[in-house]
Amino acid sequence: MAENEGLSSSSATSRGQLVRPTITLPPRNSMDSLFSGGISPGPMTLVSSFFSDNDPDSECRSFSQLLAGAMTSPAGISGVRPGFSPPSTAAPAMTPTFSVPPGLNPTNLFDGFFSPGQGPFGMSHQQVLAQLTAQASQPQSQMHIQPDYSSSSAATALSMSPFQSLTSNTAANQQIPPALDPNTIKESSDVSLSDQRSEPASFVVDKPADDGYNWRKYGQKQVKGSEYPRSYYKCTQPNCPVKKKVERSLDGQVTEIIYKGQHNHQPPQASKRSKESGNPNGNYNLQGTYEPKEGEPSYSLRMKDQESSLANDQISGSSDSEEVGNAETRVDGRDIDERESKRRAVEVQTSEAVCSHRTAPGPRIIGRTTREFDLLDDGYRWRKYGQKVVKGNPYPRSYYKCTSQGCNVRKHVERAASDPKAVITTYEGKHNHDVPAARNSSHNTANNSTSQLRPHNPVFDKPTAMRRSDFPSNEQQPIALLRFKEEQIT
DNA sequence: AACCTTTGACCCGCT
DNA sequence: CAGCGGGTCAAAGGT
Repeated sequence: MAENEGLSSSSATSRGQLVRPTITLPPRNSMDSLFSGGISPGPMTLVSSFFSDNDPDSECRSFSQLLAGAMTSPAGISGVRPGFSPPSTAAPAMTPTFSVPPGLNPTNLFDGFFSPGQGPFGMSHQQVLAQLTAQASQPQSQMHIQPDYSSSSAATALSMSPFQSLTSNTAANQQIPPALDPNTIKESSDVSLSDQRSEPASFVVDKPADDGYNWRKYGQKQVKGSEYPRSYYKCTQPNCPVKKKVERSLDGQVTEIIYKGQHNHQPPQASKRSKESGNPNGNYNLQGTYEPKEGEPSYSLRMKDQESSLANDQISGSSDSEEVGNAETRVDGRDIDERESKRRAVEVQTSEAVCSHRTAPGPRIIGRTTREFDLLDDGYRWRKYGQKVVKGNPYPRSYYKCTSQGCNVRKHVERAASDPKAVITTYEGKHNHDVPAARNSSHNTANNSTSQLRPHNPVFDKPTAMRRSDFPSNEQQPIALLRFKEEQIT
């Protein structure tokens, strides 16, 4: 049946073409708020730049708070999509149902972010991905509430669809700054984030579909290999092929959302808002409606508790190379499998932070980047302590420890089986020291994205960013895993 | 009445 | 070819 062709991981591949994420970023002036010091902003810089120190109230924030920040932060919102109604014209349908920070509906956020319907809004999923990536990282340290964003407020964020809130103020044809190589970004949409609070990231949602579109649930299955039931939704718009799968834990936490297809209509709520607002920029797209693309990639977002051994292993920080390897094999192996099967998978892993360095605070980072260049030179000094060949990947994965005394940061470097030039680096832990001076000046290049992930990014590494009197040192906190998955179209 | 969710059954691709 | 498992259908019930 044709309808079945939609969601299977393999069905999206029929065009022999790898869909590359394209990220459109605000012009330089808009990016200035993100990038300081003239550093060529790579994607990690993009992320880490959000960890700025402007907010005196910045604390170790939870991932939910982080998301809340993404919702409310105009800085993060800055210019990705034009034509959005101002916050005051927000969608009335947005009903925050989350138990975490007031005003945040992560599911909405992510639904909005990843709804394939965003296509006609002039913002690709990849762009949204990049935005979310950046957004998500920001509240890690603080939220930027720009004063000129007068309508910006928690209430505003509440009433705005996440997509709106994250993409308003966008110029239509803004281009990526030269230093922000799209080819880099496309390979590096992974960001590692730390969750600094003691509570697990909890996204209890009433509806996973409040992303501006209307959805009808048409099925639910208990998927083998997952403890979470999977729900199937269809867009209720007639003839709209878009579907989404939502996995959630038994307690209602959304663990993964996968969109499939592309809306061939405007979001009902958005259209309504647009008309009501009378905003000349209220067009939700640049071309009006659009033709759904065959083989539209699907995107998923995953927020996973740290039942995974990887999380435990990483957090324990006590695993030897073999243990790490095993853990990584289990989790990364899955990822690798997905990359192999879908060729395009990026992850953002966030963890509850382990605050072991209050005086030199930095987030615990468990992240991953993929680059077509060497990542080893990220400013820190590493000692290789292990290497392992993973099944399905002809290239060995290497394990490195930071050579700084007392620093337990590790990184795992592997080459993607599908693309030997693509390096996947997974960071674990956070540095308790600054970048070795000798190398500090040489890694601020656009090509060195790893440094951008580094907790001690000059922008990021601010005492206020992580200071928190009740900073937990709970190593058993869940890890939230965000996965943005783009399937290959082959 | 319309629309939604629930849920067991069914379809179908894969192994 | 059979079993498995993901995805969908569709009836029943709820709002």
